[in-house]
Amino acid sequence: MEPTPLDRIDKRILHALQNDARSVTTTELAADLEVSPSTVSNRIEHLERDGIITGYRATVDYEKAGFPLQAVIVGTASMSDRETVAKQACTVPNVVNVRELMFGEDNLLVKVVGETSSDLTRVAKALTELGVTVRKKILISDERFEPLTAFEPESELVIHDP
Amino acid sequence: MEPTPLDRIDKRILHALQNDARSVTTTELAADLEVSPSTVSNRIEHLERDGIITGYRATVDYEKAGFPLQAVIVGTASMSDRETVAKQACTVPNVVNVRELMFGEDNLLVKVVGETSSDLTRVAKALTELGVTVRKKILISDERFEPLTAFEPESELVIHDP
DNA sequence: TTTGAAATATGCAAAAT
DNA sequence: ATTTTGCATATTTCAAA
Repeated sequence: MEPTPLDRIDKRILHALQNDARSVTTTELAADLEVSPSTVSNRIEHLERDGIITGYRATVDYEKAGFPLQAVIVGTASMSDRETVAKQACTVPNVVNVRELMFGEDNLLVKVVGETSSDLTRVAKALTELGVTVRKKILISDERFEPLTAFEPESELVIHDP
Repeated sequence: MEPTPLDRIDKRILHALQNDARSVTTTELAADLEVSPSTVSNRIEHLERDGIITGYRATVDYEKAGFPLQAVIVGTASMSDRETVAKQACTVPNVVNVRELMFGEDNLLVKVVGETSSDLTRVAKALTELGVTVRKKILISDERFEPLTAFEPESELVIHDP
């Protein structure tokens, strides 16, 4: 469902909100884009209604927040209840998010944070009880760089390049 | 660096802002927590200054935004310039974020979105030119469930459980 | 950490393009 | 249909305590 393809204003709004969804005010955005504040809020409402913007989240440095261990658990659930399992996995304490893999041997990617390694093994055990075959545990860095080039106004040409 | 361990108020603020960083107002939060609005903004400022909150981002449904393909590219850069390469990788169009893996054969995880598969191969080529050995390309679902149990007030006991 | 006042931002309705 | 304008309301900010 793509009711309306995104125009330049939409893309610039998306780009701005991906970089700063809280401190940036509608008024500032409006000034940048040289439109009225209500135009900006109308556009944002549309993007939300169309499901293009799904939410606004604070990004947390888990290490500094007291969870020095971050890991991705790679696992497999039977195709039939993969989605159910994914949802249940989300409710396991210390699980941060879950993704489904579309191809390959494994089909679940579970991000976990913990204070100690026992947190990670406890999550792994809980996943096993949900019917997930745990394949690998991979420690990852908490740091991540989010360039968010997709909606950069300048990158438009490159993105649509064949 | 953990100047002050997080107390109950901090955790509840983090939990709230992870679920909704834009529509929720300081005033509402204050009412929920039964403290004054300025206490809430003071706490938030602290969390930001201490680097626990690193930013606020709009979450985008890339599929609906015109990028039906989402993938993770798993690759390896030499340990010496892995961090430099990670930063450069972020500037490649269509790259959404980059993570470093701490152990294992591979050490980079690059998330990419694209309109067509040629976008993905272009990114893979660009990464190769940066010195990354591309190991796998894994298509992933756009959907993800973010339960964010880590800061749920109720989960406190479980989290600290050995 | 709270209180209260000033400045600013948002939301809504009506009007205009 | 979308954008703008203007006003009433709500919120954040900053001072001082």
